[in-house]
Amino acid sequence: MARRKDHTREELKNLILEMSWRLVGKEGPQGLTARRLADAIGYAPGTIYNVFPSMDALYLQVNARTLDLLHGVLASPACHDAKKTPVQNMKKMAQLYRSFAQDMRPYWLMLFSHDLPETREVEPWYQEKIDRLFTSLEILLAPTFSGKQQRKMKMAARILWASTHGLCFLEETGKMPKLDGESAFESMANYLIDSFVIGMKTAPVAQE
Amino acid sequence: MARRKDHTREELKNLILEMSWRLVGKEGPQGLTARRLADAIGYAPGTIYNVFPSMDALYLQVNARTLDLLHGVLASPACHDAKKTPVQNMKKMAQLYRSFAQDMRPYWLMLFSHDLPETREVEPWYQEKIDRLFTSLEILLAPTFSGKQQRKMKMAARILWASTHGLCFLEETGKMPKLDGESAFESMANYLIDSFVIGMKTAPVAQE
DNA sequence: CTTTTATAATGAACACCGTTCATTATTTAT
DNA sequence: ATAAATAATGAACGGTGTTCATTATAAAAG
Repeated sequence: MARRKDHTREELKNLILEMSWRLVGKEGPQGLTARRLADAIGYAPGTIYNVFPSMDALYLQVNARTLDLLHGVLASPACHDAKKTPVQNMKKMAQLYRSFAQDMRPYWLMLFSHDLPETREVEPWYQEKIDRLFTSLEILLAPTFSGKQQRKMKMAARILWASTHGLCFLEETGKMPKLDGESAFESMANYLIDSFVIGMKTAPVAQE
Repeated sequence: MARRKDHTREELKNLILEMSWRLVGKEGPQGLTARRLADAIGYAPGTIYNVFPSMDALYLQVNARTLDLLHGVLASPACHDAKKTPVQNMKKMAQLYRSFAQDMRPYWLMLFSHDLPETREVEPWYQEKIDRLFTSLEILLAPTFSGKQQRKMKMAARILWASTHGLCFLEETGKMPKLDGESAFESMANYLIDSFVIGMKTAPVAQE
């Protein structure tokens, strides 16, 4: 059987990616295996390797899609409201990130599952998708810093991003001690942003 | 063959754990498999299951050991120097965390690899080991807050912890855009701590 | 000093996994 | 109608965690 042409190469690629997405959503990253995937699309396992070089490459494509969705959320007007203060927008952005993590849990967790080939270098196109996310935050911080403080602004953006992610990640994976009965992400994120923004202008930054 | 008594049950348990530790250190979490482990200690794979209920349980024990080591570092006098300011000690603690992450990379990464049975609840004894880490930071923050601000202090500790971890994690896993050529963890951690400490007293905190 | 009982250790077997590649079936070109 | 090209296959390889009837040994009983 060859060139069944049920699907063109491109169609097949999309089909595989779409089914991968569904499998991860339903059963988590563990649910995405070559055999299950082949079964679900009505092809043999080997066929997948005619389209993707490895399952890892496919995982990466799923992650890429997740990053695109996340970027869509963080670049949305919901947290770039000109009528609101930068701090308000930042708080909103933190909430959006947290909501994304909860709503898209298996996809979001997959972004940080690091059992992959270990130390492999991230490819530029993938790094670009990551960098975009930080840009969304830099846009909110830019007005607060002068032109000569670009480096400081970029550092602030990285710090706020990493901090928000840290809060979200530790909480979502049960690695944060409970404070009261409930999750306190929102109040902690708000406290973080308020505090950091107050201090970030007067605090010094080490020279490059 | 039974009751070879080469080792008592306890000895065998220690032997397995010790060898697991070495395997993870040498080849990462992937290197710790039932067969390799059995081979390394001179027993059959089935024997491991007479001592540990599953490989996951063993992974958890390795993580427990890592957490103990980390606690030893963060509770050390190096970052609890009475002659230094709380901020200085906090900065030192952040550096110690980062050094730990680098020096014990495979163990440290394993703490956050979340391919485990997914949503399994963390057992209390394990949660306790996590909570201890936060306590080390609370000790540094305590003098800065009044008795009535205990909740606020605990929130500040969780925020600073999560933020530092976030910085470290994103950087170590290549998910942080490069700022200059080099890693900027130290200067970012310092900037974070300086800024947050400046603002954390005046910034409001949502009521419970 | 047997003989029985209890049990520690085994390792083949099961159902999975990612991946390879010679083979096959089908389409396209001659 | 034949030949060349190629899409799809699926058995096979070497791995994984886990189970459990079997076996070999140590302890207890006779």
